Amino acid sequence: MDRRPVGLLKPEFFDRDPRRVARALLGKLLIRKTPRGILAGRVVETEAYLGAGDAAAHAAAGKTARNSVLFGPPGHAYVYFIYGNHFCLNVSCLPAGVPGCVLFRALEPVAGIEEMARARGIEVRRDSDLRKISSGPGRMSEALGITRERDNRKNLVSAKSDLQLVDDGYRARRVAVTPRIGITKSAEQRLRYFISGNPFVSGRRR
DNA sequence: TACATGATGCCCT
DNA sequence: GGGCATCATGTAG
Repeated sequence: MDRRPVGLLKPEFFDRDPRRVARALLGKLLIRKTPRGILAGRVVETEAYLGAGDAAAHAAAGKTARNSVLFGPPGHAYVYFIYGNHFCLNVSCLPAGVPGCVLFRALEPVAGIEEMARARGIEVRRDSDLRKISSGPGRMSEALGITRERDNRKNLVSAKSDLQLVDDGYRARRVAVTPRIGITKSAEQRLRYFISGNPFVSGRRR
């Protein structure tokens, strides 16, 4: 049976191993509701971060004030500031008490493209490179106006939330799995997932 | 209180 | 392909 549920993801979607969630999130929509309209992007690249045993994960050293969201219930936003410049968006996985998350690395712009480009300081022209809007964790956060103050701890599967994860029926076809980007610890593990061939995946094109 | 460090992106060659 | 801006966080002292 090929069910194609359309609508907000359920909390249970995130109540499992981050590797499965990272794979399953490919093709879903990340939506920001704003007074001026809806911003939306299709998830094309993710990374899984586990708990103890994954030295690259913020949760590896145990619970702190900063990473406490990772130890909370599934489906909530973990936003952190990195390199003095950028915000990164993650979603918590697994039941409360068990840490784990998925990092959103890149989106394919779907709706509100001009608005997102404006947030990125990009002018939309015929020759514009739209990949600069949301190809990369810092870029997509800026495009959607994601900040720690505004979005950390937010429930991403609540009808009342202005930041939501939605299934519109799209199914990712080919998925590639590679080591994660930009980390030094546990760098050998293949925990990065992306839609093969999608031009909005971060990094240089092949 | 100080300091090293990092799930990055931009700009310049 | 490489330098660098820039700062929250955690840990050491």
